[in-house]
Amino acid sequence: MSKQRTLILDIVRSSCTHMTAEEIWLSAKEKMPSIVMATVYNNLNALAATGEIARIRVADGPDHFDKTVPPHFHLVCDTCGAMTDIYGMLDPTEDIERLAGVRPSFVELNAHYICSKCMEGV
Amino acid sequence: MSKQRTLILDIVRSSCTHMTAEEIWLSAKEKMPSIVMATVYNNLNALAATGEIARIRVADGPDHFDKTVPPHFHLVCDTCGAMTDIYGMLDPTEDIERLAGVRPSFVELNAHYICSKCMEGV
DNA sequence: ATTTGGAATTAGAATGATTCTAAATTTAAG
DNA sequence: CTTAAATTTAGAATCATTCTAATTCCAAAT
Repeated sequence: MSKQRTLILDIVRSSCTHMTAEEIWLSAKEKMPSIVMATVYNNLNALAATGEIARIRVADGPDHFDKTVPPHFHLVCDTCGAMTDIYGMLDPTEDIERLAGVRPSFVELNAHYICSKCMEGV
Repeated sequence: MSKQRTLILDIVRSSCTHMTAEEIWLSAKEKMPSIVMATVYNNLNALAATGEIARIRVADGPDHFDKTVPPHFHLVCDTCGAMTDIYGMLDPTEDIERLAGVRPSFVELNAHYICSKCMEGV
């Protein structure tokens, strides 16, 4: 495991937010100024492929990366793009399997809103 | 309402699939060869803003446009990108409002899978 | 019928997120 | 230590979409 991959995994693991590749890159550059965006993407892809981290795709915005792997759902602010977890939602996979006759490999569920920070700051 | 907008609305309305902007453009060019991609986007945006058509955003793929406006959810093939409707799903908006304490402006729910066509055609 | 102002269209450049390519460097194995 | 395989780097390329600026269209008012 390269120094770069270790650093990137560490950044995702120690973050309490859902960071974008760019945020991860900016953070990585503090420790390793020569690191390049493509390396961040390579490693995020590799880590997501092995299940060490989770990729959260949002329509109309960059992917976010999360240390919490078990599937859960998100609130996305349409103004600043910030994501927060929704706890306690039932997994709709079963419902979908029953209604549509196919078992999805994963379910993307993002609830869009404007967060209180953006609401105030008009 | 311009000829272009009329044509684009007509294409979306008469399609039985969920077309992408590019598919709509290709179809529009058959009737109006000079039409340009930006015009398609302008008009799709305008029609979606007034609610005459619905925009379906999918993470990691182009937007699709749909004549059916009331919110419903989709199955997305991760190989070819084709979308189909899921009928009968309960709207999770209320659940989310209760669990997260905010009312989302809309909920994006896409169930990802590999469609039978792509499954066979290996 | 002509002028005029605003809306829509066009062409193409620009953007943002991500992937790709090819060359150089690092890491791990033998 | 040598070599092969994996990873990194730099930067070009890609895709979906938006933006800009110039032009054209259309409808209402002369």
